Amino acid sequence: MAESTTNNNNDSGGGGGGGESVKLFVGQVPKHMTEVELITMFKEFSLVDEVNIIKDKTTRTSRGCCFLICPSREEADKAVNACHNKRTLPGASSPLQVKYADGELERLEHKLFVGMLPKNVSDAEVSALFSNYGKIKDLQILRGSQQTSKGCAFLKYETKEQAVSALEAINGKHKMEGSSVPLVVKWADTEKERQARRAQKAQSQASGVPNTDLAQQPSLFGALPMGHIPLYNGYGYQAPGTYGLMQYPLPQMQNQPGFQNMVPPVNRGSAIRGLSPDLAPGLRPRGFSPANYMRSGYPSIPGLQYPMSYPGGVINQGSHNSSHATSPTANNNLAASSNIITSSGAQTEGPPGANLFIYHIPQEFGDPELANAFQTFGRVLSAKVFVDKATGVSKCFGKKNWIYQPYYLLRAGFVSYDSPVAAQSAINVMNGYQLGGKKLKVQLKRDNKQSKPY
DNA sequence: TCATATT
Repeated sequence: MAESTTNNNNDSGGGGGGGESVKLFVGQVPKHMTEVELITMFKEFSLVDEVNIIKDKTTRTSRGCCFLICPSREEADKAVNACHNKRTLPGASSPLQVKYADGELERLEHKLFVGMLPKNVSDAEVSALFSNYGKIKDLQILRGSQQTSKGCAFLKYETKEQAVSALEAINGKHKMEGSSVPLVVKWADTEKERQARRAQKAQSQASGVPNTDLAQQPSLFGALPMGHIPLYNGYGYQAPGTYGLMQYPLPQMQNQPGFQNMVPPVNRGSAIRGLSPDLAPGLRPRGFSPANYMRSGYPSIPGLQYPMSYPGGVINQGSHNSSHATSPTANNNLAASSNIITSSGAQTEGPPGANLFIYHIPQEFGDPELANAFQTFGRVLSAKVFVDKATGVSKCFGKKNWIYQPYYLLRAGFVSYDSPVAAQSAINVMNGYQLGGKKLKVQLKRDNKQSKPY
C-alpha cells in the first residue's frame, strides 16, 4: 500500500536522494481556493511538500496566486509541464501560470560570488582552492580590459552542500597567496538583486545625491524573513547613519582625569600644530627632500627615520623647534599608527568632512606609513593605500608574449579623522607637499552618504 | 582621482 495521506515526505532536508526542494510561483489561482484544495489538485501531477497562498498584507485575503514547494527539481518540472498554460481552474480567467519563483533558478545553480581575489590570480589557483570542497561545474574570473582580474569571480558547484562547505570554510578566513585580506565568499546575486544593484548604482552616480535613506527602500526589508540576520555582510558595511566606531575608546579616555598627564603635550596639540606656519612645507629645513632619501634606500617608516622630511613626521625630531618631543614619543606614535588598522581589515569612516582622499602617494607607503604621516593633524581612524586601477600596470612587448608588469605604481589612499578640523589641517599642510618625486594631492574625500533627510 | 568587485 502506498502512502495515502502523508503529504510531508520530508526527505529534502535529510539529504536522502540528494533532492533539493524547489519553489514554484503559481498564478491564476481562484481566490476562494484553500491551500488544502490546491495541494490536492497539484498532487495529481507531482509530489508536493507545501502550498502557500499569497495573501494581501492587510486584508489577509488571497491575491490569486500561491507558492508551490516541490521536493525536487524533477517534481517541480512535472508540475510546470502539466499545468503551466495547460489548465484553467474554475473561476479563473486564464490558464494556470506555473514557473520557478524569483531567484529559484539561480539558487539551484549553487552559484557563489568570490571577492578579494588578487589582481593576478589564475583560474588554476582559484580552482585548486575551491576544488577542496566539491566539484566545480563552472568558474569565471571577472577580468578587465587587460588580463588583470577585477578581484572577483563566480563559481558553480554541483551540489548545495559543496557550496555551503566552501562558503563556510573560506569566507573571511582564507587568504590567497600574496594577499593580505581574506577572500569573501557569498551567494551570487539573483537576477532581481542584480537589477536592484544596477539601478542603485546608476542613481548614485547620476545625481551625486545618493539616496541612503533606508525608509525609502522598504522592499528590501520586507523581503527578509522576520528576525533574519544576514550571516555575513561581505562588504563590512555599516548601517548608514552609524558613523565612527567603538573600536577606539581613546578619545573618551583622554578626557578623563589622570590620563591627560600621560600624553605628551605635543601629541595632544598635534592638530593645531599642524596648522602652525613653522611646519609648513615651504618652511621646512632645506637640503633635505623626500626624493633624496628615497633614492638612497627605502626606509619603511620615513616619518621616524627622516623626521624632518615631511610635516607628518616633524614632531619626532627633538632638535630644532620642539625640545619636549622625545624619542619615546616617536615610539608611541608608531605604536598608535599600527593600531589604526583593525585586524579585521574593516575600514572606518569618519564624520562628514573628516575623510581625505590622497593622490600621488609614494610606492614605499603602506597603510601604517600613511597613517603615521597624517597623524600629526588629529586622530586617525583609518588609513588605506590602494593602487590606482588605471595606471597600475603597463603592457610591454616581449618576443612572443605580452608581458604585464608594474612600471609606476601610482597610488592613492584614504585617511579618516574623527573631526573635520583635523582633516582641514592636514589639507592645509600636506596638499602639494612634495613626497617621493610627486606632489601629494590631499583633498576631502567625496562623500556619497552626505545628504540625508531628517 | 574616491576603498569591497557582481556574470
